[in-house]
Amino acid sequence: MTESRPTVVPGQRSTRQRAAIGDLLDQLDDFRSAQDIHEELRRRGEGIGLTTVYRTLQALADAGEIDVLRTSAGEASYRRCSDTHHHHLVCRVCRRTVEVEGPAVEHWAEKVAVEHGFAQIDHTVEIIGTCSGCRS
Amino acid sequence: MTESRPTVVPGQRSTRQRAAIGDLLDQLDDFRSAQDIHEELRRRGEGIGLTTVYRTLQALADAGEIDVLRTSAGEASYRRCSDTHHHHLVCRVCRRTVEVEGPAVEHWAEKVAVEHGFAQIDHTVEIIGTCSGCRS
DNA sequence: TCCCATACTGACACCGGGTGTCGATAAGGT
DNA sequence: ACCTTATCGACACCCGGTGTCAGTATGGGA
Ligand SMILES: [Mn+2]
Ligand SMILES: [Mn+2]
Ligand SMILES: [Zn+2]
Ligand SMILES: [Zn+2]
Repeated sequence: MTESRPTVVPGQRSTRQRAAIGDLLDQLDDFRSAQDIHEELRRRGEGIGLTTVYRTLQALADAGEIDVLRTSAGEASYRRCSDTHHHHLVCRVCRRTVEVEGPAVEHWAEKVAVEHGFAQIDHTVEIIGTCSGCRS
Repeated sequence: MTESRPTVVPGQRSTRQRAAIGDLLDQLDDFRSAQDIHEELRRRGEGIGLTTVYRTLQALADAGEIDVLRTSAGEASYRRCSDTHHHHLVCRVCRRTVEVEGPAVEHWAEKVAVEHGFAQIDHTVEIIGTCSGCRS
């Protein structure tokens, strides 16, 4: 179902821009918007267009290589995560992110949906709070 | 914590436009965007501006009178729900919505967050699938 | 019933995240 | 090297939503 990280799709070319985005995502640990990432790359001297960043992040998300989260303002943010199914615990102040698992939740969602006659069930679960460091 | 439905806030005036939106929300049973609601009101002959619909829905949401859901496209959609804490099971085709409860999920979210040192914990849980009627 | 301060309305300009276009560029197979 | 074509990125554009502000209407008081 899930494919390993360095997937090489035929017809896909490896460019300097994509490498730069991939490298940056490896270094970051929290969710960042396309503009954040573009800004950071420019700061580091990478010549790259905002459109390219938008498109590349979206492609990575479509390929399942990175996770997408919508901020309350509706802005998309991205993060390189582990391959296994999980959810996120995010600090509303510093955006520190922890991957969490919850088999009980998975089962509950499935059960509730089936009981109501639903199929092809999907779900979103996100926990937001203020981390210990941000409460000083 | 939660206040009952017909809250009268001092300084708040009851207008024809707000009444129309409130009435429509009572009749609808699924999540609708501001533009959906505006369109439906115009179809019914209500003279009302789109800006007013946007603002009123947002105010109702802020007051906790209606629930907000963000579509995958980032668009906000609204629905009048029950007063108790619940989550939603939504059909991705017809948008049919079922309110569901899950005490186990509430506890799990709280526990996981506390274990990682988080406070002021909030969470979002939504289940999406295809309802029986939409599988014919 | 009339008055009036002011909450509300809504047309319009504007904002900002994101997408379509398309000529220029550069992978990478041969 | 050469050539096909995926990719880039400046730019125009889309669209949901917000700020502005002159005009309107509510509702508490006289
Ligand atoms: Mn899950
Ligand atoms: Mn809950
Ligand atoms: Zn924090
Ligand atoms: Zn359905």
